[in-house]
Order: sequence, then C-alpha cells, then structure tokens
Amino acid sequence: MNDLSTTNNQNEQNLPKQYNPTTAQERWNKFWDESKLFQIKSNSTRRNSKGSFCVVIPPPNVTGALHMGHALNNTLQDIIVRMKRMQGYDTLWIPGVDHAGIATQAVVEKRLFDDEKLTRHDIGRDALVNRIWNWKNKYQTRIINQLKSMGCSCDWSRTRFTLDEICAKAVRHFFFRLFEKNLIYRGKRIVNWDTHLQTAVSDDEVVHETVDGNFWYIKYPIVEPKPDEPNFIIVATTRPETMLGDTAVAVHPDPESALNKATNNLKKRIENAPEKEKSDLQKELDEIENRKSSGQLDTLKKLAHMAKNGCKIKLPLTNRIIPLIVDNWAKPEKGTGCVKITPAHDPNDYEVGRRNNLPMINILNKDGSLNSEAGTYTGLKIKDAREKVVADLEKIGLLHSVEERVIELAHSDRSKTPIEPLLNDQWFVKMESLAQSAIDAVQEGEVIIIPERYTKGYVDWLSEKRDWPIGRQLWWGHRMPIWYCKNATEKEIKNAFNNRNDISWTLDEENNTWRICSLEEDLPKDAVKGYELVQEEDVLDTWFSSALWTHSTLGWPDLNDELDYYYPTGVLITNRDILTLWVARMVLAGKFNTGKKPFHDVYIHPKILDKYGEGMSKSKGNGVDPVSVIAKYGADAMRFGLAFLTTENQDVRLVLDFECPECGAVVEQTKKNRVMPKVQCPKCKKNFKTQWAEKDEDKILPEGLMINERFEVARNFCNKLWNAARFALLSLGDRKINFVTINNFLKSDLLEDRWILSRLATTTRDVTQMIETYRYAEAIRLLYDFAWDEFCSFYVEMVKSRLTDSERREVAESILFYVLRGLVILLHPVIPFVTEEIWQRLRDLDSSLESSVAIAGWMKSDESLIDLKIEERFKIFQELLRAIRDVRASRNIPPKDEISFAVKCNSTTAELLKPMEKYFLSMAKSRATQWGETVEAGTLSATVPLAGMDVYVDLSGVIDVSAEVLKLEKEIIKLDGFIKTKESKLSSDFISKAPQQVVEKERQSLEELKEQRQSASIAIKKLQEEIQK
RNA sequence: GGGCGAUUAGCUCAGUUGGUUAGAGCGUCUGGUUUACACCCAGAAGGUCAGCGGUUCGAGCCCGUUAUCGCCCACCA
Repeated sequence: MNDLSTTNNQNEQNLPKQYNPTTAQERWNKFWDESKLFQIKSNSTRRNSKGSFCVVIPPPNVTGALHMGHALNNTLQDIIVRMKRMQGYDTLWIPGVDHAGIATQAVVEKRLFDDEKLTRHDIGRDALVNRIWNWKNKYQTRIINQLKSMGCSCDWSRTRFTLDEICAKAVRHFFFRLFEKNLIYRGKRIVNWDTHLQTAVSDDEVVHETVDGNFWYIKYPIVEPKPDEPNFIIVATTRPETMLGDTAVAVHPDPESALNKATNNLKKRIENAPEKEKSDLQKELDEIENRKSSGQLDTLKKLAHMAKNGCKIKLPLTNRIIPLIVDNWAKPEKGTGCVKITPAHDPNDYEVGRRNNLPMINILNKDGSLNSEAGTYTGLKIKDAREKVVADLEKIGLLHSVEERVIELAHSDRSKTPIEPLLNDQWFVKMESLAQSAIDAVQEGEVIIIPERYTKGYVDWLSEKRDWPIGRQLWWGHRMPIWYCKNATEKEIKNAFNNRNDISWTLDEENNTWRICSLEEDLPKDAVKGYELVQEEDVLDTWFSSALWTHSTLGWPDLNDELDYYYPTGVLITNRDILTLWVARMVLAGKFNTGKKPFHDVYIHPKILDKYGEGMSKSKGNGVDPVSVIAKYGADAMRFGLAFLTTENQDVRLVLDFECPECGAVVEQTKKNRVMPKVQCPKCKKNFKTQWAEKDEDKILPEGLMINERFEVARNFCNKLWNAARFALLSLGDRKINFVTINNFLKSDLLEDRWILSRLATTTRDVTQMIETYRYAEAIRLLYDFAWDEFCSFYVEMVKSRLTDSERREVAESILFYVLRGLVILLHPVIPFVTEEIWQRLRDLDSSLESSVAIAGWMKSDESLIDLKIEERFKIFQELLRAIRDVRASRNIPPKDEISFAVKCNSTTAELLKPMEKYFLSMAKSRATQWGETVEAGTLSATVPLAGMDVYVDLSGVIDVSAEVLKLEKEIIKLDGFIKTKESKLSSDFISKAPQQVVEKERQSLEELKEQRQSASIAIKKLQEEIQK
C-alpha cells in the first residue's frame, strides 16, 4: 500500500471524507435528465421482457408547495418505480398537478382580498381565472422542482395538469358518456352553501366544529285556540333567523308510543353502557320520563290531535299562517317535542316538506344576506338578522327562553365559514351502478387495498351509493359541456344537429328547456336556429377530472399504443384521506370508461403528523418544505428517513424544529412561529427566514433549516455507505476491478467470504420481497443492518489484512467489490444520489457496467450462495469476539495492550475458529493460545461461559480476583434462573404437547445452560484457591 | 352514535403466521484518532410489552374487558 501514495492522494481529493449531497444531487439530476432514462419508451425501444409498469402520481394541488406528507408519498412511489425499472420493466411514472377547484380559487380570492381588498365580482371571471393561472404556473413550477430535488424519477416530459387540453378532452368524453346513459341529472336539493366562496360544496368538503351557541325557545301563537287548548307552541332552534322561512310546525302523530320507544332504547343503552357514562344517561332518561308526569306529554298528545284537525299557527314577525302538522320526524323526546319546519334550509325539513306538500321558502341570497322573502329583515347578513329576530321576538314577548349550549356547526373545509343549507339546483351523477362496479372490483380482488383494513371504509362509503353532486358554482375548473335551449321542439333540435353522434340532449324536469351536451365542440349561441343557446355556468367538481387521472394522462379517449401498453397502472400510492373521494371514483371511472380497473394495488401509507399530532396542511401552515430538510441533510437522507418510518401504522409523528443558521441553536417549532416569514433565535437574537418569507427584507435573511433526529440517522447512514465505498476505492490504488469476471471468485471457501455472500444473497431476497409488498421500513432495516453491522463492521474490517497481501488480494477485492456493488444496487431505489455517485466511480473501474445505476439490473438472489450453516458458524465467531471485547472493556484493559485467551470447545468449533485467529488479533487485539476440549483456565483468567464453549482470558497482572469471583457468582444466579424455568417447562405437558422440534431445542438449551453453570462454578473454585494462596 | 387505530427502554419506534433470555436508533455511562467514516469505533446500563381476565404446554402477538390518547364517518330541533 505504501507504493500507492501518489494515486491515493489524488483519489483522496476526489473522495472527500464526508459525502456531499448537494453536489451529487445537482450532478446526477442533470445527468438523469439529459440521458432521458426515465422517459416513456416508444414501441420500438421497449425492453418488453417483463412488460410495463406504470404509476401515476397523486397530483398535488396547485394551492401551495409540497410538505413532508407529499415527500413521503413521492418517496414511496419512487422506491417502487426505481426498483421496477431496474427489474427490467418498461417503467413510466407520470407526474402532474391538480387544479383543485375550490381550494385554489379560495386561496387566490383570499390573496386578492388581502392585498387589494377586491372580490372576484370586482374583477370578473376572465381576470380572476387569469390570476389563478398565474398562481398555478408559479406553484406548478415550485412543486415540480420540489419533486425533482427529491430525486423522483418521473417522465417530466409527460407532466399533466388536470385542466390542460388532454385532461379536458377526457373530462368531456366522460361527461358525455354519462349523459348519454342518463346517469347525469339536475335536481333541486338542499346543498351545503358556502356563503364566502358562494358555491355549493359536497358533504365531503364539510367539517363539523364545536362552537358555543344557543338554544332559543320561541313561542308560536296558535290561531283561535279552543278553551282547553294551549295558546302557544314552543319550538327550540339554534338558528332563529330561519323561522322566517318556516312553513309548518311538526309534532309526532303518536307522541306517547314514540316516547316510550325512546325511553326503552335509552334503558337498554344504560344497561350496556360503561359505568362512567351511566349517570349522564340516567339524567337524560329522568328528564324524558319527567315529560310523562309533567304534563308535557299530554300537551304533545293534544297538539297531535289539534294538528290532525287542521290547527293553524301564526308565524311571529311575518304573521304568515302556517299549519301544525304531524310527522314522524318530530321526536317527543327532543327539544320541546315540537319542531319548526324550514324546508328550504334544512335537509330533514326538506324531506318533511316534500312528504307534506309544504311550500318551500328560500330566504337567503347567495352571498348569505336575506332576500325579499325576509320582509323587514331583507338585506341583513345572517348574523345580524339573527340578533334582530331574537331582539324583536323578545320585544313582543314571544321569546320563551335562551339556553347556552355547545353545538356542532358545519363549516366549509375550504373557507372555514359556516355552511348554510339551502335549496338549489344541483347536478348529480347517479351512483347506483357505478358505485357497485367499484365495490365489486375490490370485493372480487381485482383491486387490492393495502393495508387490508382500509377496505371496509371504501366499501361502506360506496355502499351508501349517494348520488355524486358534480356542479360547483366556481370559475376555476372544467366548464360543464351543457347548453340550455328554451322552448324549442325536439324536431328543431334534431334538425340542428342532424344525426350528429357527438351531441346529445334531454328535456328538463319542467319540460320546457333542453339540455344539450356536446362531446367536443363549444356550441355557438345560434346552433339551433331561432333560439339562443346558453352555456351552463357551473364548473365540474375537481374529483370529476381527477377520477380520470389514470387514463386521461395516457391519452384516453384516444385509443393508442401507450394507453394499451401502460394501462392499467401497477399501483396507486396515496394516503387514506382520499381513499373514497379519489380512489373509489378512479375505480368506477376507470371501469366505466375503459372497462378495466385503473390499477391493481392501492397502497395507503401513513399520515405524517407534526409534534402536536396534527396532520400537515396548507391551511394550518404546519407543512414543512422538504427542500428545507434536503438542504440540511440531503435528499437521500430525507428519503431514507421517511421510508424508514413507513410501517403499517396509521400515522407517524415527525418532530421537526428549526436550526438557527447563525448560532446553530435548536429553535423549537411552535404553532406560532411555524407560520411566520421570519423567526428570531432566542439564543443569539438574530433573525432567520422560513419557507414563508416573501418580502425582500425577509428573503435576504439566512434560512432556518428543519432538523430531526431521524434524518440525522439517515444522513449518517449515507455517509457510512459512502465511506465504505471510499475505503474500497482507496484500497484499490491504481488497480482495476473487472466486474464481469468477478464471479470467478465467488467460490472462495473462506468462512468470512462465504458468510458475506450468503448474507448478501439472503438480504437481496428479503429486501426484494419486502419492497414488492410495500413493507418499506422492514426493507430498509434489513439494508441498514446488513450494510452497517455486517458489511462495514465485519467484512470490511476483516478484509483489510488480505488487501495488503498480494497473494490473497485479488479474491478479497473481488468479493469486496461484488458486495459493494450489490449494496449500491439494492439501496439505489431508496437513496438514488449517493448510490449513483458511487456507481459512477465503480464504472470508472470497469466501463462495462451500465451507464447509470438507475438502469442497472436489479440484484438477483443467488440461492446457492445462501448457507445458513455458514451464517450460524459465523455467529459463533461473532459471539466469541464480543465476549473478549467485553472482557477488555469491563476490566479496563488499555486498547493498546495485547492480551491472550484460550477457548475450551469441541474439535469442530476449534477447527472452525482456528483460521480466524488473525481476526481476534486485528479486531480485539487478543491472541489465541489454545483451542480444544482439554483446554483449562489459567489460574489468573477471566472465565466467560458461552453456549458450547468457555473462554479464558488471561488477566495475569491486571486481575482483581474477588471481582472476577463476584462476576461469576452473578452469572450463576442468572443461569440458575434460566435453568429453573426450563426444567419446570420440561417436566410439564410441554413435552407431550409442543412440537418435537421445539422440545428438542429446549432440551439442548438446558444442557448448554447447565454446562455454562458448571464452567462458572469450576472457575470460581479455581479463583478461590488463588485467593487462599 | 358508528368505525379504525395506538399504548413495548428516558425519547422515537420495530417486533411477519403464538415457541430459547423482547430488538434498533437517539440520549445516558465507560473506554478509544487501529491503514474508510467522530456523520466514527468498542463496550455497558436501561423493559412485570397500559391494567384485569380468558384460550393454550406456551401470549408482546389470539379472545374478552377496563383505562388513556388519536383519527375518520354520521341529519339531530
């Protein structure tokens, strides 16, 4: 090695002691891009041997930048994609982003209002859409760059956007096909109205939040009550202003039996309830029972009777006369037992209204103010109207009482404003048959959801078969391909479109307006002679276009070779939040459009939570930018760390804090500072910027990067791998390795060689299987342990001496490089940059290697190299080595002092270990003196009894005899414990009932324990004799 | 109200179909610059696997139950 100094110096300069992720990322990203390794393969350049493997990215919303949740999602996809590519599949990963209608329009509108105090109505549809496009362009660029910096191996040339022309075409075709099959209809429904965004939102976009509210009890006067009848009906409400739209009050037709039923149910529940809840339930029951004796029930019975006789009520404030009706919806155990019915503003009341043919009075404008139906309250906002209604009722003495109460209030997920239920026209897709097809796909095993436990949620949700509301009153999205034509005859329509099969029409429910659906073309106003066509204003629900993502990205509806080859895709990797909204709809849309499932596997990965246990989201601002983690630890470390977290768990917690760029102090990330553009370090008092910095004055500050222990571990691992490679390369000097002929040396019969080759083959087999079944953490743990504990800590250490021996060098080098290359291949899907960096240096040694590790053949597990006996034998060596090292450390023997030891063992073990003598010297600075059955402890030795062998470490000169005795005594106590347990086990039913193998194992183990005990007590005797001397 | 999940070392988490003395990283402690790596090396201490009951020859794992925590779904005046 001494003669290699010149070359080594050069190499050492090229091989820094610490792996530098930043330069590697730049270099190899550029290289991958330029060599077009990840681009779709045309028919002629496909490998075809294994077929195709395609993945579509869950398109991130263009509302903002990616956070660690996305980083996890995309890391997991890239791991599979890279492995499949290396396995020889024609692999395609299609990237893209989602226009996210409501969410994106909401952020841009908010920005518009915050910055310029303008609303969308001030600037108009075109201007707003224009601004959203700018926003989209900005964030699409940022998102794609984030993905690239993570090392995602997407085909960037195929980046899609759910609102681009290719996707738009797919959307129109999907819509048209549904329309033609009569699966699309329009109807009046109570919708969740977002008064801020002024659009309907689906149930799935509504969140219930607990807020402080009131129960207002209002007296409704009865018109001309008979002497024995009450003058008032009292109703309770949390939304008193809606009384302006009341069209009835309902009471149960048979309050007595309904009340009995309710009390019986409650009694049953009390029986089964846990102790803690019983008292609350009992209170509830008492309250209801009380209704029977207090006369409340009698009143309800009377009211039911009155209702049947056509009793009328004068609605306060409006003085409208409304009926008292009987309906099962009114529950005698709830509220006052009477319920006000507001059919236009409550889903349940709507049903009651329909059943009883009640008028439906809408009192709201789209902006949340009251309309002309509200009389003197017209124009007031809901909140103001509520106050005034309550005040007015009080003034005229009709407010019975007010009760404070915590209520669950529906809020729009996007705007965080309260939802107002309101009767509106809405477009729907009939779900009956579509939902069934998606249920079948999963229940029949065509699509598999992993982990399996999520299947239930998927099936349950679809089983409700609720029709899908697809219209949104937004400006950002796919406009519905629907045109209205009033009063024309069908003949006129037919004439206008003269047998065209890209136009379809149907008459609306009132039979006077045609709805014309066009497949491709935007219909001109005058398409039907003599009539004006008006296009529907609504845009489609975002999920309507994302549902097509697996096939729209491959060019559907145009049937083409790519669609044919790459569809269905291999796996969809996503998180559980959108299993129903997105995944289920992709399955039904895929089946409907192509007749085939969109993917075979659905893998649901854990959700990343912050230190408060909250999921990362844009609205909370707790999303951590992966780029900030990459800047600190490197992309490989981030990927490794994230994938290492990916178990079958539902959630994983990832605690990230800032690192002050000025003084290096850890600045805890708090709910407060995580949304600020700059943060002051509490230690050095200097400011640093965060990912939210936008102003120039903030942007010039140094950035506080995100730190986390798990990424540090991962970074250390990358560095370890790098250094193992560095060692191998430096030891080579100016020699070369020929990877083609390397196999010649795999037959070496040295224990350590056979061992590492066996371990590599085992690891290869297991890791491949783990990744293929999405057990990421397990795969990574195997690689981590193999690379660090076996390859670095043992093989590399052991091979050192052979590398300086010109006769034994060649075999050693070959195997060293063979294993290194194998590790690099196996690790490449997880840590692509450092492995490419190493690969390219291996390639300098032998240019016959593939041009990039990304397209190197995946490791095949050579089963003939797996030798469990060898692995067992090596464990004996490791155990012995550890015992000696332990003696050294615990007896404080200076590292430089050489010691000697003898081992009492059978001849097989002796033969096995004898060739390893040199390793005890190099790895534990200890010299073996004797091996065999007749070996005895020296008088001044430490004795370590192991299974099947005793180790005697010579401690002459340093021994503390009584301490040694003490150690052995402790050991005996421990051994006695084990022996006792085992003996009792072996004298029980265990021997007759447990499998023979297990029993045999126990017996053997007991024998060994007894031998160890024997050895220990002999050793004690010897030492005691020494003391007596 | 329904569903899903979690509870294992000081901290963060592994633990495949039940089978020797329950593992890792970080942190702690002891000792180390030996021809890759201090982002390192060698070693150690630290756990009645949340409680109770059951099934079993045998339970961290299966069943029941209790407690604490989290998430999702649901139209309650």
